[in-house]
Amino acid sequence: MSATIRDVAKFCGVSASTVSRVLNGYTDISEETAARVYAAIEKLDFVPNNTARMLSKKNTRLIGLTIPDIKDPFFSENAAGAEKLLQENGYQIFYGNMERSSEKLLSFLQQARQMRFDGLIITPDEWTEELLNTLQRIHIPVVALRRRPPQSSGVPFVDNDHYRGVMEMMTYLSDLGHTKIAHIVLPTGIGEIRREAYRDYCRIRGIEARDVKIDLPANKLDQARENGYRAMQRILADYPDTTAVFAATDQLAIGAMVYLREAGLSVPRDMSVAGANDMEYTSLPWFDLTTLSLNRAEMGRAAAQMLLDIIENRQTHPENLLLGTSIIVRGSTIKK
Amino acid sequence: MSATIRDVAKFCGVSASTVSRVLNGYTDISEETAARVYAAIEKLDFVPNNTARMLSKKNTRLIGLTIPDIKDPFFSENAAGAEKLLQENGYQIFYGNMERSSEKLLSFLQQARQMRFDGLIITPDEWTEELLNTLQRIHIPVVALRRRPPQSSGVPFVDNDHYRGVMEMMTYLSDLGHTKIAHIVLPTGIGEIRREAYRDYCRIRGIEARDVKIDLPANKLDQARENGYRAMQRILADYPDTTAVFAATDQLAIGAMVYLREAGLSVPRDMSVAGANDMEYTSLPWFDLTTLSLNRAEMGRAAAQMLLDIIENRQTHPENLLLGTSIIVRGSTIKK
DNA sequence: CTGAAAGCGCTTACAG
DNA sequence: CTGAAAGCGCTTACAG
Repeated sequence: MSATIRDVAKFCGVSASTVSRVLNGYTDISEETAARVYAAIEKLDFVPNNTARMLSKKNTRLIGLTIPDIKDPFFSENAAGAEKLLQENGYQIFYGNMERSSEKLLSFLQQARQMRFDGLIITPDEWTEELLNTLQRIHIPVVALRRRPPQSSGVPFVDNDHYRGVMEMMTYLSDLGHTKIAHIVLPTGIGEIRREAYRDYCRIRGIEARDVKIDLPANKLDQARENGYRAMQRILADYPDTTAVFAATDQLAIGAMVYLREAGLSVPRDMSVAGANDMEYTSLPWFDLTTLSLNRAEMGRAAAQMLLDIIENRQTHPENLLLGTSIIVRGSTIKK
Repeated sequence: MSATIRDVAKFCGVSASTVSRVLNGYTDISEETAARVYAAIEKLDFVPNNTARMLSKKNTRLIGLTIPDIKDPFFSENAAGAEKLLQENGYQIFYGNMERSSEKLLSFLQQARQMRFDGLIITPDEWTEELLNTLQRIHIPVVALRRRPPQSSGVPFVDNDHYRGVMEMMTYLSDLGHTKIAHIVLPTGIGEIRREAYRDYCRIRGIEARDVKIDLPANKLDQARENGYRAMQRILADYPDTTAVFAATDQLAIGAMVYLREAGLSVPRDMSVAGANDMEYTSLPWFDLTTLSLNRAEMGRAAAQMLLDIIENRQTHPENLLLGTSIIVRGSTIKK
């Protein structure tokens, strides 16, 4: 029902090959012919069928990008950064909403194979054997974003340098004069990296490590609130002389603040509080939260760049990338 | 490089047609043949090429869904609702991130045409002539979500019944004893509907309409905060005896609360405040905001259902749908 | 229950 | 500068 390349060809008395050539921007075409073809395209309202093109060319210019949880604005900003760079290079992003399910990821990879995506940016919560095998089998260039694959997998990644970021945050708190600094642990892989940095810092500086981990998910606000709340409660019980708390995410920090509020303690007067990830609303005056910021868009962009380098054969095995972080100082932390 | 249907056919000594039939779940196939084919598929690690399938079948089972702003969790929840229903019916969603740009929408529609999407769920901020024309031309079934197209366009939509929702919120505030209720206007199409309902309510009840509109965008928190802040300021200046404020979104309500806080006024003691949209963080104890809730996932689901009805020819011109809202009562509003 | 053939709408060597 | 032909990897009447 819709016009094809042959219709256009017939309409202006050239061959389909010629129409295809002007469509693809070949330069060795007489201006006159090109003009006739463009006119016909206009007249017939011809739009090339991309499914046909994808089949005959051997690429689709489609990149799959997984989003762990579409409702979480954190990942979305990440995605937006990747999308921008990819579109500038003529690729389309195909989003896969994982809803934090590993099955969904596997079926997304299957789909990627069926649709012959040119590349993949993935953010798996866990690197299972099954996942690694599937990745092998589908023969699609892949880059990991914000999740670190096992060394042996050969999958390159882009992540923040969480270790160094935590060191910087701890140094900042130390420099304010705090020596009794507690840490609320995020129960994920990234959380472990952060906890390790925290403990290393404490050891090096000879101060007591007081990290508390509550095994409740911390990705949704209400759960994170509960998690941070209970962690703060335990910190006050176990280490009553604590003067500063570094929570591994802003969400956890907010949960901690809820507890402090109920306990009648004031932030920052009675307790300095810092978080991480720079969630938008934590800049509101009620929180005014000091936080470790991760530059989300930049990460997405970097992952996309790395993937393009592989796809377009500029690199086969790019170096992993650890992006820097920065501390946003606000009012929730003050001198001891 | 990757196995094709012919490879599979050759491998087990049948024709490509037969392999295709078992792939597509035809039942008139001998069990023995089917078993051989499945075995071969396994052996050769064959995955059907979807671009080829899309070309020969006349559909793609791809649905385009636009997201006005990927960083806004509001829309994302909408999308998640639609995605669920669509996937259950064997369709894949192709997301388009519009970043609130009408050009991006136009180019997404162009892409939809090229990729031969089977259907489209769109959320345009404005219904321009150009948009309507493009929609006509691409010949793809379309449903509007949370935006109301002009009657004449023939595009069906799913939206909330904002008018009725506002009436209910105003009734709720009235029933608390408030008669001096101000309204902070959202500067968008939806905002106009809400303002109209507000004014109608005031007229019917014979109370003074005190709606304030600041022409600053209100979709991002920092802008909305500024908008609500200034609106609240003006309300106190122009109508100092106001006892309750209904802001057209939670973001605006938060902005208003920032001003009240600075002005030394306490919520809800000195001023009752209500919002709309039920943003996650407004349930925190610092805000504890009463709000008009919109049931986001349900809207997405309903739009997807409507689209499927059209695509699968159960309906050609479905009725527009106005979904109900509900009021979530929290601590920010009290008896006068 | 199965196969041969034509077709979906493009692209791309190959020739001229 | 342009055309005829083959091919991309499937699906689907048509026949038997």
